[in-house]
Amino acid sequence: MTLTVRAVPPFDFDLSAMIFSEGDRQIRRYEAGRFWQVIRANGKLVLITVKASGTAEKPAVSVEPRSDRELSTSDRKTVGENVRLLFNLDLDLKPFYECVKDDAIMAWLTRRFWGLKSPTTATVFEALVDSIVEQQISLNVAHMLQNRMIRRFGDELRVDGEVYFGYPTPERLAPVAVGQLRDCGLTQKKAEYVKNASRVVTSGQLDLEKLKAYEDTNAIIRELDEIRGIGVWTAELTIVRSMQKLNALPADDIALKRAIGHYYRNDRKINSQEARQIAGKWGNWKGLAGYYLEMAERSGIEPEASSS
DNA sequence: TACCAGGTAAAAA
DNA sequence: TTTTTACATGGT
Repeated sequence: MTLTVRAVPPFDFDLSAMIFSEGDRQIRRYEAGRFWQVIRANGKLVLITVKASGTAEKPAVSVEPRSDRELSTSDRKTVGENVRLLFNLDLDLKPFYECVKDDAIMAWLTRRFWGLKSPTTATVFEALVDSIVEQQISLNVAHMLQNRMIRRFGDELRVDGEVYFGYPTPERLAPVAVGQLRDCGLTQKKAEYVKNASRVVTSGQLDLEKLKAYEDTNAIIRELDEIRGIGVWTAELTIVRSMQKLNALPADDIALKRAIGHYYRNDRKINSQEARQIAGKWGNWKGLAGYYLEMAERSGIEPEASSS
Protein backbone atom coordinates (compact mmCIF):
# COMPACT_ATOMS: atom_id res chain seq x y z
CA MET A 1 0.00 0.00 0.00
CA THR A 2 1.79 3.13 -1.25
CA LEU A 3 0.65 6.68 -0.72
CA THR A 4 1.75 9.81 -2.52
CA VAL A 5 2.83 12.95 -0.71
CA ARG A 6 2.62 16.50 -1.96
CA ALA A 7 5.90 18.46 -2.17
CA VAL A 8 6.25 22.17 -2.86
CA PRO A 9 8.71 22.60 -5.77
CA PRO A 10 11.53 22.95 -6.28
CA PHE A 11 12.44 19.77 -4.41
CA ASP A 12 15.30 17.43 -5.21
CA PHE A 13 14.74 14.26 -3.20
CA ASP A 14 18.08 12.62 -3.98
CA LEU A 15 19.98 15.75 -2.98
CA SER A 16 17.93 16.24 0.17
CA ALA A 17 18.18 12.62 1.31
CA MET A 18 21.93 12.38 0.64
CA ILE A 19 22.62 13.49 4.22
CA PHE A 20 21.30 10.10 5.38
CA SER A 21 23.42 7.99 3.04
CA GLU A 22 25.93 7.11 5.76
CA GLY A 23 23.18 6.21 8.24
CA ASP A 24 22.71 3.00 10.20
CA ARG A 25 20.64 0.55 8.14
CA GLN A 26 18.62 -0.46 11.17
CA ILE A 27 17.84 3.12 12.18
CA ARG A 28 17.70 5.58 9.29
CA ARG A 29 19.31 5.45 5.89
CA TYR A 30 19.22 6.57 2.29
CA GLU A 31 20.45 4.04 -0.23
CA ALA A 32 19.77 3.38 -3.92
CA GLY A 33 17.04 5.99 -4.12
CA ARG A 34 15.16 4.77 -1.05
CA PHE A 35 15.01 6.35 2.40
CA TRP A 36 13.75 4.43 5.41
CA GLN A 37 13.19 5.08 9.10
CA VAL A 38 10.87 4.01 11.92
CA ILE A 39 8.36 6.64 13.03
CA ARG A 40 5.36 6.65 15.33
CA ALA A 41 1.91 7.15 13.88
CA ASN A 42 -0.77 7.48 16.56
CA GLY A 43 1.32 5.36 18.90
CA LYS A 44 2.05 2.63 16.35
CA LEU A 45 5.57 1.94 15.17
CA VAL A 46 5.77 2.21 11.40
CA LEU A 47 8.68 1.64 9.05
CA ILE A 48 8.40 4.17 6.23
CA THR A 49 10.17 3.79 2.92
CA VAL A 50 10.25 6.98 0.87
CA LYS A 51 11.00 7.24 -2.85
CA ALA A 52 10.68 9.96 -5.44
CA SER A 53 10.41 10.32 -9.19
CA GLY A 54 9.83 13.25 -11.52
CA THR A 55 11.98 16.37 -11.48
CA ALA A 56 12.87 19.05 -8.98
CA GLU A 57 10.22 21.28 -10.56
CA LYS A 58 7.64 18.48 -10.67
CA PRO A 59 8.53 16.12 -7.81
CA ALA A 60 6.52 12.99 -7.11
CA VAL A 61 7.13 11.62 -3.62
CA SER A 62 5.71 8.32 -2.44
CA VAL A 63 5.76 6.45 0.87
CA GLU A 64 5.30 2.83 1.71
CA PRO A 65 4.37 2.34 5.38
CA ARG A 66 4.87 -1.07 6.96
CA SER A 67 4.00 -2.12 10.48
CA ASP A 68 3.41 -5.21 12.59
CA ARG A 69 -0.04 -3.76 13.29
CA GLU A 70 -2.99 -2.87 11.09
CA LEU A 71 -2.87 0.72 9.79
CA SER A 72 -6.10 2.69 9.59
CA THR A 73 -6.87 5.47 7.15
CA SER A 74 -6.10 7.92 9.93
CA ASP A 75 -2.73 6.24 10.57
CA ARG A 76 -1.79 6.52 6.92
CA LYS A 77 -2.73 10.18 6.96
CA THR A 78 -0.42 10.68 9.93
CA VAL A 79 2.36 8.89 8.06
CA GLY A 80 1.97 11.30 5.15
CA GLU A 81 2.12 14.29 7.48
CA ASN A 82 5.26 12.88 9.09
CA VAL A 83 6.99 12.49 5.74
CA ARG A 84 6.11 16.07 4.82
CA LEU A 85 7.69 17.10 8.11
CA LEU A 86 10.79 14.87 7.82
CA PHE A 87 11.73 16.24 4.41
CA ASN A 88 10.28 19.71 4.94
CA LEU A 89 8.14 19.23 1.84
CA ASP A 90 5.89 22.24 2.53
CA LEU A 91 8.88 24.57 2.62
CA ASP A 92 9.03 26.97 -0.30
CA LEU A 93 12.67 27.56 -1.23
CA LYS A 94 11.98 30.40 -3.65
CA PRO A 95 11.89 33.20 -1.02
CA PHE A 96 15.20 31.92 0.34
CA TYR A 97 16.80 31.90 -3.10
CA GLU A 98 15.45 35.38 -3.73
CA CYS A 99 16.75 36.62 -0.37
CA VAL A 100 20.36 35.52 -0.96
CA LYS A 101 20.65 36.27 -4.69
CA ASP A 102 22.96 39.25 -4.08
CA ASP A 103 25.35 37.16 -1.97
CA ALA A 104 27.62 35.68 -4.65
CA ILE A 105 28.69 32.67 -2.59
CA MET A 106 25.22 31.76 -1.37
CA ALA A 107 23.71 32.39 -4.81
CA TRP A 108 26.24 29.95 -6.25
CA LEU A 109 25.29 27.39 -3.59
CA THR A 110 21.57 27.73 -4.27
CA ARG A 111 22.19 27.07 -7.98
CA ARG A 112 24.41 24.13 -7.18
CA PHE A 113 21.97 22.71 -4.61
CA TRP A 114 18.73 23.68 -6.35
CA GLY A 115 15.87 21.90 -4.62
CA LEU A 116 17.78 20.96 -1.46
CA LYS A 117 15.55 21.10 1.63
CA SER A 118 16.82 20.68 5.17
CA PRO A 119 15.35 17.71 7.03
CA THR A 120 13.34 17.95 10.25
CA THR A 121 13.32 15.44 13.08
CA ALA A 122 10.09 13.58 13.82
CA THR A 123 9.97 15.10 17.31
CA VAL A 124 11.54 18.09 19.06
CA PHE A 125 12.73 15.75 21.79
CA GLU A 126 14.83 13.80 19.31
CA ALA A 127 16.62 16.95 18.14
CA LEU A 128 17.14 18.09 21.72
CA VAL A 129 18.79 14.84 22.80
CA ASP A 130 20.88 14.61 19.63
CA SER A 131 22.09 18.17 20.16
CA ILE A 132 23.09 17.45 23.75
CA VAL A 133 25.08 14.43 22.60
CA GLU A 134 26.79 16.52 19.92
CA GLN A 135 28.12 19.11 22.35
CA GLN A 136 31.89 19.45 22.09
CA ILE A 137 32.64 16.25 20.19
CA SER A 138 32.96 15.56 16.47
CA LEU A 139 29.87 14.56 14.52
CA ASN A 140 31.38 11.17 13.72
CA VAL A 141 31.73 10.35 17.39
CA ALA A 142 28.33 11.86 18.22
CA HIS A 143 26.57 9.73 15.61
CA MET A 144 28.16 6.63 17.04
CA LEU A 145 26.98 7.48 20.54
CA GLN A 146 23.49 8.34 19.27
CA ASN A 147 23.21 5.04 17.44
CA ARG A 148 24.26 3.15 20.55
CA MET A 149 21.54 4.94 22.52
CA ILE A 150 18.91 4.27 19.88
CA ARG A 151 19.83 0.60 19.63
CA ARG A 152 19.81 0.20 23.38
CA PHE A 153 16.70 2.16 24.32
CA GLY A 154 14.77 2.53 21.06
CA ASP A 155 11.65 0.50 20.27
CA GLU A 156 12.19 -2.45 18.00
CA LEU A 157 10.06 -3.03 14.94
CA ARG A 158 10.38 -6.26 12.98
CA VAL A 159 9.46 -6.08 9.30
CA ASP A 160 10.08 -8.91 6.84
CA GLY A 161 12.44 -10.56 9.30
CA GLU A 162 14.58 -7.43 9.71
CA VAL A 163 14.81 -5.45 12.95
CA TYR A 164 14.61 -1.66 12.94
CA PHE A 165 14.87 0.81 15.83
CA GLY A 166 12.73 3.90 16.43
CA TYR A 167 14.10 6.84 18.42
CA PRO A 168 13.65 6.33 22.19
CA THR A 169 10.76 8.21 23.75
CA PRO A 170 11.25 10.50 26.76
CA GLU A 171 9.13 7.99 28.71
CA ARG A 172 11.70 5.32 27.94
CA LEU A 173 14.73 7.48 28.78
CA ALA A 174 13.46 9.24 31.90
CA PRO A 175 13.75 6.22 34.23
CA VAL A 176 17.04 4.77 32.94
CA ALA A 177 20.10 4.76 35.18
CA VAL A 178 22.73 7.37 34.37
CA GLY A 179 25.21 4.51 34.25
CA GLN A 180 23.34 2.93 31.34
CA LEU A 181 23.66 6.14 29.34
CA ARG A 182 27.34 6.31 30.24
CA ASP A 183 27.71 2.81 28.83
CA CYS A 184 26.72 4.31 25.48
CA GLY A 185 29.77 6.58 25.76
CA LEU A 186 28.17 9.76 27.13
CA THR A 187 30.01 11.71 29.80
CA GLN A 188 28.59 11.68 33.31
CA LYS A 189 27.21 15.16 32.74
CA LYS A 190 25.69 14.49 29.34
CA ALA A 191 24.05 11.35 30.69
CA GLU A 192 22.51 13.45 33.46
CA TYR A 193 21.39 16.10 30.96
CA VAL A 194 19.64 13.55 28.74
CA LYS A 195 17.92 11.87 31.67
CA ASN A 196 16.88 15.20 33.17
CA ALA A 197 15.57 16.55 29.85
CA SER A 198 13.49 13.39 29.49
CA ARG A 199 12.08 13.89 32.97
CA VAL A 200 11.25 17.54 32.32
CA VAL A 201 9.20 16.37 29.33
CA THR A 202 7.49 13.37 30.92
CA SER A 203 6.62 15.28 34.09
CA GLY A 204 4.70 17.78 32.01
CA GLN A 205 6.91 20.69 33.11
CA LEU A 206 7.65 21.53 29.49
CA ASP A 207 5.75 20.71 26.30
CA LEU A 208 8.49 20.71 23.66
CA GLU A 209 6.09 20.34 20.74
CA LYS A 210 4.16 23.39 21.91
CA LEU A 211 7.30 25.53 21.52
CA LYS A 212 7.03 25.07 17.75
CA ALA A 213 4.03 27.38 17.69
CA TYR A 214 5.92 30.31 19.25
CA GLU A 215 6.38 33.29 16.97
CA ASP A 216 9.45 34.52 18.84
CA THR A 217 12.49 32.31 18.38
CA ASN A 218 14.28 34.01 21.26
CA ALA A 219 11.44 33.05 23.59
CA ILE A 220 11.99 29.40 22.62
CA ILE A 221 15.71 29.72 23.25
CA ARG A 222 15.03 31.17 26.69
CA GLU A 223 12.71 28.29 27.64
CA LEU A 224 15.09 25.62 26.41
CA ASP A 225 18.04 27.36 28.05
CA GLU A 226 16.46 26.82 31.45
CA ILE A 227 16.87 23.07 31.12
CA ARG A 228 20.11 21.93 32.71
CA GLY A 229 22.76 21.23 30.09
CA ILE A 230 21.03 23.27 27.39
CA GLY A 231 22.86 26.46 26.40
CA VAL A 232 22.13 28.83 23.56
CA TRP A 233 24.03 26.69 21.05
CA THR A 234 22.07 23.54 21.90
CA ALA A 235 18.77 25.45 21.88
CA GLU A 236 19.43 26.96 18.46
CA LEU A 237 20.52 23.66 16.99
CA THR A 238 17.37 22.04 18.35
CA ILE A 239 15.20 24.77 16.83
CA VAL A 240 16.65 24.61 13.31
CA ARG A 241 16.51 20.84 13.28
CA SER A 242 13.09 20.18 14.67
CA MET A 243 10.86 23.23 14.34
CA GLN A 244 11.07 24.18 10.65
CA LYS A 245 12.21 27.59 11.81
CA LEU A 246 15.09 28.31 9.49
CA ASN A 247 15.95 31.72 10.87
CA ALA A 248 17.87 30.40 13.89
CA LEU A 249 21.61 29.91 13.52
CA PRO A 250 24.22 28.83 16.06
CA ALA A 251 26.87 31.42 15.11
CA ASP A 252 29.18 30.12 17.85
CA ASP A 253 29.18 26.72 16.19
CA ILE A 254 32.75 25.77 15.40
CA ALA A 255 31.83 23.89 12.21
CA LEU A 256 29.72 26.74 10.91
CA LYS A 257 32.56 29.17 11.53
CA ARG A 258 34.90 26.84 9.72
CA ALA A 259 32.52 26.65 6.74
CA ILE A 260 31.94 30.41 6.58
CA GLY A 261 35.67 31.06 6.89
CA HIS A 262 36.33 28.53 4.15
CA TYR A 263 33.91 29.91 1.57
CA TYR A 264 33.78 33.59 2.52
CA ARG A 265 37.24 34.35 3.89
CA ASN A 266 39.60 32.28 1.81
CA ASP A 267 39.79 29.46 4.37
CA ARG A 268 40.79 31.81 7.19
CA LYS A 269 39.67 31.16 10.76
CA ILE A 270 36.97 33.60 11.83
CA ASN A 271 35.35 34.45 15.15
CA SER A 272 31.69 34.37 16.13
CA GLN A 273 31.24 38.08 15.59
CA GLU A 274 32.52 37.83 12.03
CA ALA A 275 30.26 34.82 11.48
CA ARG A 276 27.22 36.80 12.64
CA GLN A 277 28.18 39.69 10.40
CA ILE A 278 28.39 37.52 7.29
CA ALA A 279 25.22 35.64 8.25
CA GLY A 280 23.47 39.01 8.44
CA LYS A 281 23.18 38.95 4.66
CA TRP A 282 20.94 35.88 4.89
CA GLY A 283 18.08 37.70 6.61
CA ASN A 284 15.51 35.34 8.06
CA TRP A 285 17.05 32.38 6.29
CA LYS A 286 20.23 32.06 8.36
CA GLY A 287 19.52 28.52 9.44
CA LEU A 288 18.89 27.23 5.94
CA ALA A 289 21.89 29.13 4.55
CA GLY A 290 24.00 27.50 7.25
CA TYR A 291 22.69 24.11 6.13
CA TYR A 292 23.66 24.82 2.51
CA LEU A 293 27.17 25.71 3.71
CA GLU A 294 27.39 22.54 5.74
CA MET A 295 26.34 20.47 2.73
CA ALA A 296 28.89 22.31 0.59
CA GLU A 297 31.69 21.41 2.98
CA ARG A 298 30.55 17.81 3.15
CA SER A 299 30.55 17.43 -0.60
CA GLY A 300 33.83 19.32 -0.88
CA ILE A 301 32.68 21.57 -3.70
CA GLU A 302 34.45 24.82 -4.60
CA PRO A 303 33.29 27.78 -6.64
CA GLU A 304 34.56 27.46 -10.20
CA ALA A 305 37.22 30.09 -10.89
CA SER A 306 35.73 32.96 -12.82
CA SER A 307 37.27 33.31 -16.29
CA SER A 308 38.58 36.72 -17.24
C1' DT B 1 51.30 10.47 21.29
C1' DA B 2 48.84 14.44 21.72
C1' DC B 3 45.31 17.15 20.10
C1' DC B 4 41.00 18.22 18.22
C1' DA B 5 36.00 17.80 17.60
C1' DG B 6 29.07 21.41 15.65
C1' DG B 7 29.70 23.22 24.57
C1' DT B 8 28.26 23.47 29.33
C1' DA B 9 28.24 24.03 34.18
C1' DA B 10 30.87 24.32 38.07
C1' DA B 11 35.22 25.62 40.22
C1' DA B 12 38.78 28.90 40.69
C1' DA B 13 40.74 33.35 40.29
C1' DT C 1 32.50 39.06 37.78
C1' DT C 2 35.53 36.79 34.60
C1' DT C 3 38.51 32.88 33.41
C1' DT C 4 39.69 28.08 33.61
C1' DT C 5 38.73 23.19 33.80
C1' DA C 6 36.64 18.40 33.39
C1' DC C 7 34.43 15.81 30.42
C1' DA C 8 34.50 10.67 26.79
C1' DT C 9 35.52 9.04 22.47
C1' DG C 10 37.19 8.22 17.69
C1' DG C 11 39.98 10.20 14.01
C1' DT C 12 44.40 12.16 12.52
